[in-house]
Amino acid sequence: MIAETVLVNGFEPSRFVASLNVGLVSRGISGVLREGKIWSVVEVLRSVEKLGISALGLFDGSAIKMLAKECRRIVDCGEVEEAVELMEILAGFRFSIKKLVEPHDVIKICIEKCNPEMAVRYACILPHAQILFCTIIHEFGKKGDLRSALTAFETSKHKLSGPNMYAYRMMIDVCGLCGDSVKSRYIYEELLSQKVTPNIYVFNSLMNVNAHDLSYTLRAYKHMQNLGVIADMASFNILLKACCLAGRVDLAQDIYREVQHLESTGILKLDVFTYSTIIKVFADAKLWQMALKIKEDMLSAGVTPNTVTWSSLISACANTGLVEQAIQLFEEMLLAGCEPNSQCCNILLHACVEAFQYDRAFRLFQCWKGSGFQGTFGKVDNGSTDNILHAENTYENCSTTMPNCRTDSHYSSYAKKFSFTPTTTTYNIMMKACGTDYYRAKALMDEMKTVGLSPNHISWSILMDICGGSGNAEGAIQILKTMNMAGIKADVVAYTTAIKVCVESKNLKLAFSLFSEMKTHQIQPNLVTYNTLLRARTRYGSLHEVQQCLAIYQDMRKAGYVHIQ
DNA sequence: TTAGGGTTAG
Repeated sequence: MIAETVLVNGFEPSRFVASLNVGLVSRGISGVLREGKIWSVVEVLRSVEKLGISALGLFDGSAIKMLAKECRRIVDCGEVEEAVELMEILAGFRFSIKKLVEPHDVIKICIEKCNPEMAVRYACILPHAQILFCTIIHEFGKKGDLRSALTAFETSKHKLSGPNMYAYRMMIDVCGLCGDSVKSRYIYEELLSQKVTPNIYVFNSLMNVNAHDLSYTLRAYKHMQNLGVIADMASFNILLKACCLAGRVDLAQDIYREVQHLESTGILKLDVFTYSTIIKVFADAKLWQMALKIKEDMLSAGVTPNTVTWSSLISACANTGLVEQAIQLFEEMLLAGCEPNSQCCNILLHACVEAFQYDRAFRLFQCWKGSGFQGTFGKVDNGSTDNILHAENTYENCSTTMPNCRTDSHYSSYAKKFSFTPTTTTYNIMMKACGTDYYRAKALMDEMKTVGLSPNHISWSILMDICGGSGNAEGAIQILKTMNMAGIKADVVAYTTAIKVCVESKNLKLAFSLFSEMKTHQIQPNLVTYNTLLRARTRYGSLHEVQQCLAIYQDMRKAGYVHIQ
């Protein structure tokens, strides 16, 4: 028991070596570990290594288990610096770190504790450190912590011999994720200043993150061509996205023709992203027929539309107010065996709401939820008989649960079930479908909570609008306060809605007070806010009100807006 | 490793 005594009561290398017996020492180490004295063990290991004895050789199976348990305990305590330091030392003793603790757990804790330096230091003792650097940068980005992501990026650069394209690309993506596209440009320029030619992934990420700025994206694309980096399908798809965001149908068409040409020469193969994006270009421009033409193009090219493609096609019709066509496309999607998701269902529901077909929206919603709906079809608000999805094309989930929903055996093979999970957006759309029925909208908001969803600032704005629209201005203002109390910060739309309600109820005093309140909360009014306030100017009675109106005009011009009415 | 679809105010 000499080793145990040595380890517990103090350490003298000469006595230790003289009595060295691996079995005994291992038991001794276990004993010390049991007491949680891991740093004493480290001290012993350092000393024996100095004597030319392998530290690893002193551990038997049970001692290793003890060591792993103690490491785990330190990691669980969240003491990242201690954990990383210990792992570095143990790795130096050639212990398999991966077997002691799950590497991702340590990195996870470093990320939770916002310690990018420690995360990178830890990654360095593991194999595939470069891939882990990217994971660390990405994880910080997902948290919206751009600062830590950048620190991890900078720290990782020192550990690498040359610029790593994976890390650069990831850092650019994270800038986009955190809403700082300008920063992504600096990252890219840093590569250029090192006379490094970025690869296609770096260029694609840069263009994607800056897609909202068409001229920048096009400049990046030109530069990429000048450097001889060959554009791939993703590059073109991103260019199409940039055109879509800028509303540049003409340019998008040029690109579409160009890629079609490249496809005919066998250089590229247009994919489902290409077709879906160009469909969205036309959908946004209300060119639904052009969108449908693209569907034909893709089918003849042998590319199968997916949920996103169908969604874009449906919104092409929805944006033009063509509810019937939208529903027909939805039906066609089901026929093609493509299962709609919540987003796709929301587009259709929204199409109904935009066309004031509230009843139809509710019928679809109830049917998809699979609760007590008496049929998918029936009369819409205007009183005419209307097939939502023609009676024989009904879904099985409706027909099986609802006796009045007829199923035609001819169609039952394709009318398969699809699961429908309403989201907050779904409920928001349905709240809009309540028109001016405040209590119905309020009930939907309560239902939202019971199904585990949280109303967002949009839900509250809609509720406020409905309340005001039903003639209850005071109630609407109360909702603005309630949303703040519920922890949802009122944004420019919420305030503008409240101001609108005040203006409509001729309470100009309150409208002006809300306007100054939003400014004290650092919420910048926009053109809609100004116009809403100024819309009331014909009602200004007192000199004070006219003065306030003039002040609003000045304020608006200072903010760079021009009043158009 | 990259790219696409949904909701609020005048």
